[in-house]
Amino acid sequence: MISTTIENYIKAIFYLGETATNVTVSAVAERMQNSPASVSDMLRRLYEKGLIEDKNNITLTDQGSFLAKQIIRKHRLWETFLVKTLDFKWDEVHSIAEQLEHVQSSLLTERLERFLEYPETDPHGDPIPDKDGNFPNLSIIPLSEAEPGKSYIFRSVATDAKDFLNHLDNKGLQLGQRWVIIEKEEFDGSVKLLVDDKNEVYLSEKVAKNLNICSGQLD
Amino acid sequence: MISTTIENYIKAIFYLGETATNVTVSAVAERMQNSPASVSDMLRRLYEKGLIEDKNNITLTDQGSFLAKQIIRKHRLWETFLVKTLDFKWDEVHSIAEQLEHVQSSLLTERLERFLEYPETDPHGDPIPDKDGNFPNLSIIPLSEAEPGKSYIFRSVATDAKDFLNHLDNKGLQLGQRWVIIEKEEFDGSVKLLVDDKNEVYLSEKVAKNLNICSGQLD
DNA sequence: ATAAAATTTTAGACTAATCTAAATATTCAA
DNA sequence: TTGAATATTTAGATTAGTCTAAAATTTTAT
Ligand SMILES: [Mn+2]
Ligand SMILES: [Mn+2]
Ligand SMILES: [Mn+2]
Ligand SMILES: [Mn+2]
Repeated sequence: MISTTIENYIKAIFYLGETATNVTVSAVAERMQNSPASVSDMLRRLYEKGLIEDKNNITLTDQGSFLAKQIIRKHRLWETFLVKTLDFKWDEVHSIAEQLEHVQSSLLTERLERFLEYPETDPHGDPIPDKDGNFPNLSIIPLSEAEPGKSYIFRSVATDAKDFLNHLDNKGLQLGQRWVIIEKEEFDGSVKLLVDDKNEVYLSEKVAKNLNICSGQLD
Repeated sequence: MISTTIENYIKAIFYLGETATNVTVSAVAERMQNSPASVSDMLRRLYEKGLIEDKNNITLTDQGSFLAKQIIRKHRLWETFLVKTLDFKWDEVHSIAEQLEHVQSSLLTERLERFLEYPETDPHGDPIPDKDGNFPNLSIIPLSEAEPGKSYIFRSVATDAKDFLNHLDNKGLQLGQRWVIIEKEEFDGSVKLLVDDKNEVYLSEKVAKNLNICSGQLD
């Protein structure tokens, strides 16, 4: 009934809806790497299937939103499996999870979740929704909004693009580390950190915007 | 490049090639639950892609055969994972594995195989080929060819259809059991067994043809 | 307020995979 | 060996998903 293609569109619209104020045809086209013409055409089909509210206002219906969260749930559970159980590295799992997220069996998803002992986050620190679509609240902020002098825990990355994750690996940055903000440059947004009381690391604003931290203690 | 649809055709042709002398359009159509017209059309595409030798003689090329074995390998490894790791029952795994077998990542397949500790057979006793496509030799025969009075080990089932597996569950039959052939009726091919020196079980020829045994000792 | 720029939709075409109905080809049996 | 039955292929159509090019609409800037 719902194709893999449609699932990918719904997921794209969900992610865009989280950040952008209003989701546009061209933004979906950009994200899906398709032409705006194809997207326009697809939106008609999504509307006919009751997955988006309206053709002008690209917003997911409850049904569409639930579907998106199920796919994200599967994606993140599989990523966790790949890293925790099969010893993949965090930069290797995204494209495989893109395939596994479309496997349809709610029993499989629940058994996988149980096997992994109900993880709250995936290898990139992203929250894993439960089977009703509820996300755990992680109260994170982007590093770019951190206050100088304060101490934080590195919680998640905003994207799991391979080259970005490799860049973090090269800088020695890992989820769970304690980061003290040494200084923040106003004119370019760059940040200087002390990582685990040991190494100093400089980060550009571009990177800092994609790193999420929380002020709490380690788990 | 190679679609899920094509993978399913190649797998069907491989299985038919194992049993039937010559594979026919109508046999493929029957197995795929498609019309002969669709199959005829698809065979042209398979030939163009170098997956079958000829349009008249439906035989897989080396490339096609290797592809088939890779898909079967993945199917059986995933079935093993579902039963051994996620506690599924043997009659629940086939349809999920039908989806998982199309996930493309040879690294994933190898890591899964390693995690499962290089299993030789899947939950239905079917041999799992290695990454080069070589099957372990299990030297099995159908129960219908067993000799009365002799003792065998129940090694595998020839089909993993859910209703067939449920039938076996109801009779208390499980892989690895020792079966002594008490008698074999010539006129209808039915068989009477002593299972693990405890229970007597009667089986029709239809069932006996789909149960595979070997004469060796337990592993 | 209007023209230019950007965005979106429509029109028309293509591919993969399927179907039914009709035409062909092959096999089998009298 | 020849007509009937069976099997296969072709013809023509359909659906999902994509494209480019052109038309229409909306936004932005002068
Ligand atoms: Mn991912
Ligand atoms: Mn992730
Ligand atoms: Mn199976
Ligand atoms: Mn099996």
